[in-house]
Amino acid sequence: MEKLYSIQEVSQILGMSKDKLRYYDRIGIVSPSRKDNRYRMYSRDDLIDLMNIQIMQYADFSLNEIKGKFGFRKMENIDSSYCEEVAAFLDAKNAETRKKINHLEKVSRLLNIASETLRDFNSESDQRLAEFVRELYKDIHENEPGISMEGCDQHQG
Amino acid sequence: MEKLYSIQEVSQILGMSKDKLRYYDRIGIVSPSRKDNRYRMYSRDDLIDLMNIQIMQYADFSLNEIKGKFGFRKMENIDSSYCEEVAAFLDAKNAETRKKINHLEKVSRLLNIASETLRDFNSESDQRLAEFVRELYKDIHENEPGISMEGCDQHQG
DNA sequence: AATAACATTTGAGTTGACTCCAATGTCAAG
DNA sequence: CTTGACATTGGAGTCAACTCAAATGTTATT
Repeated sequence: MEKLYSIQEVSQILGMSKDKLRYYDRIGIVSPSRKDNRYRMYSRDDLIDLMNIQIMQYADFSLNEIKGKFGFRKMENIDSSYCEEVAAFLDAKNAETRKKINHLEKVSRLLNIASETLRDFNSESDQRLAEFVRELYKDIHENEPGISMEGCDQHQG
Repeated sequence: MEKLYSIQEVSQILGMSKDKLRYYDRIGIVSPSRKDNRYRMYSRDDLIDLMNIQIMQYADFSLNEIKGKFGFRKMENIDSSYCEEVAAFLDAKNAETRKKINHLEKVSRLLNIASETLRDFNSESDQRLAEFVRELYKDIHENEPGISMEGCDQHQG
């Protein structure tokens, strides 16, 4: 007979607010069983689900994705085609993640150049900045067609 | 006498919705002058402001940050101490950005290991995953004190 | 003068993941 | 039997950055 946890205990153990736990119950993401008095009681498996959810959120999955793609704990029937499906999903997420990293790397370079230019103004760094900004601008509008810049490429400030 | 642009023109040139432009006006971030009929007319400088805003948004600045920290175009009086202030702000943002990149790099590794483990299960990759997850878990709770795991470190799924 | 294609304003709705509140129920200790 | 610390629910509020809708005004063309 395994130990069951009150909402307060779970909150302390996992560092999630009680409201958050109730919210997860409400939206059906982790719904613990109840005592006679309707108090929630979390099983060890519920805790594990919650920890997995924390990890998935760390990995930028939305609650909807988590809810949709991952039936935790029903892993007795691990179908290898289902495994492949989930793996493909993870790969897609990873591709997305690499894109974000790429984006942020550019941002970091931009901030570097900009602060350098501000600190020690000279035409070389200014030009570097301007060019980089132009490149970013292309990036920003990469999938929008029919945008003409008509001589607006001077920058300032 | 410089050319002025209607809201529709600006929308097309810069690829921003008219509603967005009106919204920016509303919150006082770019407020163009008006014709007699109250129609907005954007100057070339307004366009440049808007482009700068696009760049700053690309760089993950909020509209509040943009509004607060950057008085565009009033750069005649570039105070070197103000420059330093802004540069420091950019540096702080950059530090934040590097942190995010760091985070995402971990996420990417996690996704890699997880999908690999799913595709070709073996105790080696499984263990690698478990260890990595444990490490992440530390990461997640790095600044929350007093959380005990009491034997919940087994993972599943 | 009618119509279409613009423009304006105010105010409300959207999204996700919570967070907060008020009213109420349960339970152990003194 | 009252007090305090728990628990429950439903529903509303929060945040940012828009987005949409409705009612209305303006301009150009037929």
